[in-house]
Amino acid sequence: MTETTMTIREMCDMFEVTPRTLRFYEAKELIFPIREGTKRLFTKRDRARLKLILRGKRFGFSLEEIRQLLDLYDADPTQQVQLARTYEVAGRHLKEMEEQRAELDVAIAELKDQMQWGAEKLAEMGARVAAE
Amino acid sequence: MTETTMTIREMCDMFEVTPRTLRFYEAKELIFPIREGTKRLFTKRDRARLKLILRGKRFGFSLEEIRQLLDLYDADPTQQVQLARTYEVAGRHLKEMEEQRAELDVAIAELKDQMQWGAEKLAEMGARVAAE
DNA sequence: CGTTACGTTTACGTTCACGTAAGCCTTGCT
DNA sequence: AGCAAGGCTTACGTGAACGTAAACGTAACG
Repeated sequence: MTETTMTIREMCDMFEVTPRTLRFYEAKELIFPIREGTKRLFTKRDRARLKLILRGKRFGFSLEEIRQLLDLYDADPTQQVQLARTYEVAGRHLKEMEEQRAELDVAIAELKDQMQWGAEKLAEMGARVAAE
Repeated sequence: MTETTMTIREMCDMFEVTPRTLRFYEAKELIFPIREGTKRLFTKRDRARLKLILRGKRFGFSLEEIRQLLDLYDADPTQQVQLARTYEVAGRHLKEMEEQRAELDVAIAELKDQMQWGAEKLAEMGARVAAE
């Protein structure tokens, strides 16, 4: 298996974060880079997790909430009890995200409405709007 | 017109926030309660804005970003230049929100996938999952 | 062999979004 | 008149999520 690891700088460039951020996430046990001597090497798993972390942040989740979600994506499938708990947590998160989606739809519709109204006002005043 | 104003406590009960939060939002010029003597009275406009503020927060926007968005919802329709600028800002926000929705759809799909996988693992182990 | 580039730890600083406590005013009972 | 409830200002405190500076290690390059 191509254990294609990356240095901290490569990670930073790829995800547009600072080294501090990656070290901070490691300290918070969100990612687990391996050590070559003293230096960190980030694995494919770390990249997958980081992607989910950044996504979660955009949705307004805290790092602690994200940590719980992350556990779902590589839960030990042999630990029945732990898996069941994780499954339940995931269910709550799913519900939350679906609610957020519904709310987002409303917000988008309202914003479009507002913009439509604005466009009309501007038209009345004889302005040209890039109406694409 | 029924200028149906509310006290700070009524607002807090209605929106599940603390007085501190409302005063803080006023200081940040997100809402503009009128004063009866020294006390704040919150208008319908304040309620509409607060609703949008809380929604924005759930989407991960900062209060400063939200403030810009809010201006859109009661822009002065006689100020053409200002309206045009606001319209443009709104366009960017709309794009951002649509991107967020797309991302959210992906996240939801992935999470469902993960849960499906988890459910199967649990089934293999002979556990019963509330499959509602 | 010096120095430049890249990485590390440790630790204090900062911004955002409020929480919390102290002290003061009015308003409405009783 | 007394006083409790509710609101106000001022100001310091707090947790999350990093930023930033200092001091050090080491690996490669000219």
